[in-house]
Amino acid sequence: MVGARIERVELRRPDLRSPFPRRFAQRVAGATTRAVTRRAKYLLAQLSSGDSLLMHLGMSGSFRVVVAGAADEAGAHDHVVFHLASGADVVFNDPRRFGFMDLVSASRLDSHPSLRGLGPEPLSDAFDAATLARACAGKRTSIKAALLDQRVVAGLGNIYAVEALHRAGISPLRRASILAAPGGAPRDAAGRLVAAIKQVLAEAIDRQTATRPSTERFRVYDRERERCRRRRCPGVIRRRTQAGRSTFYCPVCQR
DNA sequence: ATTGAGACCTGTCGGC
DNA sequence: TGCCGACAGGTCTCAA
Repeated sequence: MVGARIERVELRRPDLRSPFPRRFAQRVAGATTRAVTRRAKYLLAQLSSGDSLLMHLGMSGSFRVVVAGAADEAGAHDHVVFHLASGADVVFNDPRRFGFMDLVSASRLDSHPSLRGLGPEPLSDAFDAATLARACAGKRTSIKAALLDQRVVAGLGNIYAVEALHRAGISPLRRASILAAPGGAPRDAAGRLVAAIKQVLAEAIDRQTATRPSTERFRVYDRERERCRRRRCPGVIRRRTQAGRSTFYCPVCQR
């Protein structure tokens, strides 16, 4: 989309997770996309009009690019179509409609409700052990719940939170505040957790470009009652609910 | 203020 | 074979 002019926007329904903003299609039409970036799980398309298109894929959202007028253009759950001047159509599809789009003027981006208060990007240098420890200080909730809190670190979802905790050898049931306790066990938990988060995310991103079978993707997620994949660990993966989401962990090697 | 539970939505899956 | 309920995810809203 970068450099492309958006000639027309087709809204095939009035809302996703929430209604589209007023005159959404009209405000986007005619603009050229200057850049496409990301913040947390949000996509941002900077438009020549001065507005930014703020988008979230929710659970099931996806974009695909098709030749204008192609036979498969209007499928089920195709909710938004960006018709580009180049002759390509960019189609947003989202069966569960947990996705979201908004239009925000550049000056108000930082204060937008969805972006304001977001924690550091996990893959940036700004996300380090000290930062994580500080964010967890005094929290009485579990480490797992803290990792899902986008104010602590932006962009971790349930699966990668669970995977990162396993790699770091930290039980998801522990209180978040132990990460802040200098002498608190386990030793340097914050440092190990930060490293594990970066590793898990980097590998996940790599895997998308390296097309390979989706087997053995996860070490704990969705593996209840299966053997722990850590070397020589005799543990069996358990499942329980935390903050309304499924947590998977090894009771032997995660402490 | 912090925390947790419930709602939203629909494709998929297990059980009957 | 077909139906039905449970479940998954991310984020927001509401209540404790």
